[in-house]
Amino acid sequence: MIKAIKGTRDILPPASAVWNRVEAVAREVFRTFNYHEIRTPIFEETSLFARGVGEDTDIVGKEMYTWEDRDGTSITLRPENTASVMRAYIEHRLDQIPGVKKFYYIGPMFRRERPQKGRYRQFFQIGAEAIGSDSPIVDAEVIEMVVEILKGCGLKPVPEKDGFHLIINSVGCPKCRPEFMNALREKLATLAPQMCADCQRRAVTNPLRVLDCKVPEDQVHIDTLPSILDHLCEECHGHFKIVQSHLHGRGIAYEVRPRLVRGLDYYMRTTFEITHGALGAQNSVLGGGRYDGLAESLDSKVPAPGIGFSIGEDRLVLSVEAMSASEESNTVDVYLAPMGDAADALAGTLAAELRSAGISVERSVDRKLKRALEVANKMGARFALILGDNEIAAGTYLLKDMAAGEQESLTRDQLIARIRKNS
RNA sequence: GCGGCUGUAGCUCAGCUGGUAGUAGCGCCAGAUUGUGAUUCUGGAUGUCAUGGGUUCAAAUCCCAUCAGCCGCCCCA
Repeated sequence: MIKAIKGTRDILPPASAVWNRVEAVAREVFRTFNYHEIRTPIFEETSLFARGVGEDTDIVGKEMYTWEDRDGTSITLRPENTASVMRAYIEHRLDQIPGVKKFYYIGPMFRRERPQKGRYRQFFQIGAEAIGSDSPIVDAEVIEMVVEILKGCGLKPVPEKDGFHLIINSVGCPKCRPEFMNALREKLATLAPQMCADCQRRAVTNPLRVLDCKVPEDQVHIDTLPSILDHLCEECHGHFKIVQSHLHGRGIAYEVRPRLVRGLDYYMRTTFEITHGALGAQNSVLGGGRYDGLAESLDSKVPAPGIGFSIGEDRLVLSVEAMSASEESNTVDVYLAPMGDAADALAGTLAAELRSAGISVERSVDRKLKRALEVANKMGARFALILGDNEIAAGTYLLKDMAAGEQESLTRDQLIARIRKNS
């Protein structure tokens, strides 16, 4: 049997309805913030991601789907979408659009990682980018927007149990971060030998990751490490304070966590992340941050400061499902049960009429009424519409309310009104 | 890429220390006379016991490998 390849999966009904709902909520929130959809190709030249995301990141080093095209070009399935959006921005001179340029996207990304719950090789992201301003007010608004999406999906903004938790930080800029990194390395040189094996390795390969260590014994040491917030330059410090004051102004709860580090090279200043309790080890639903230097690293002649986020849609759907165990199962309004040739002929036009009135209809192809009602019941249809020789002779329609078990004989004119009445 | 656990009907599983699968539950299909579902009764279908090797007279059951899923690590949404 041919099966879906490792790390990919089919999204079947009724779960697909949750996906649609989540996407509909996101699109509506984007609309109210005046973000517009951008669709970029699913694969790009490898160098785009290598330069955008960072040569030394794990994503580029070992997690991309890359192959050589027939003409020798190295092609990669997009592992994330920010670099592509920025490429499109530069290529089409979108900087010419007045004001802050606001885009959103929904689509699949690809990463060759070991699959587990909430982590797939083809995964979906809902994301947005605001390009063209380095104002901290934009940062706050982007965060506000993402919080609105989660709330719209039914998640609660409280850290406990089924709520979500917003964490923010500033990772500084090319001016002040090197200073912090030096301080961190210096301290780690003496401290690392007392820490776990992973940290000893990280101290050399990726010092920022030490801050994220989860080993309990290491926490005392981590607490003595320098904080990025103490090393921010004046501009970065001011930027971060304004972001926070605007979040306060919008009544958005958050936690400042200096240890929040991001894996992608292009982030600077504001970074943020939201976690959700229902997710286990992969508890991060979304992440984002500012990337003021990205455009230049992609050869843009004009600066294009920006900030964006991406929601792990697979994980958001998991959270939403965990919240609302039994969502209202969307089912057909009317299950049409024709009996006999005359009824079969009439059923087609009747179904079409109901559908054009916005009523969902499925017609039975089973001649037995008993069977038709059985199926209607199992599908959870709201009504069964019985149509046989008796009805045709009398010019009436027998409408049965499946939940109540009652049925009434109606004229064609009464039908639609009656079906709509208790919807 | 690394480590741990798991893999029996569509789903949830039983199958003890090897003798070649279960009247199991749910679901599905059919019937209990001719146009009425949800309860009930009766009957039925479905598995190369994940795949490939090995040990054995004999393996779903032991061993190895592969694949897939889950959990964790790395990293990250």
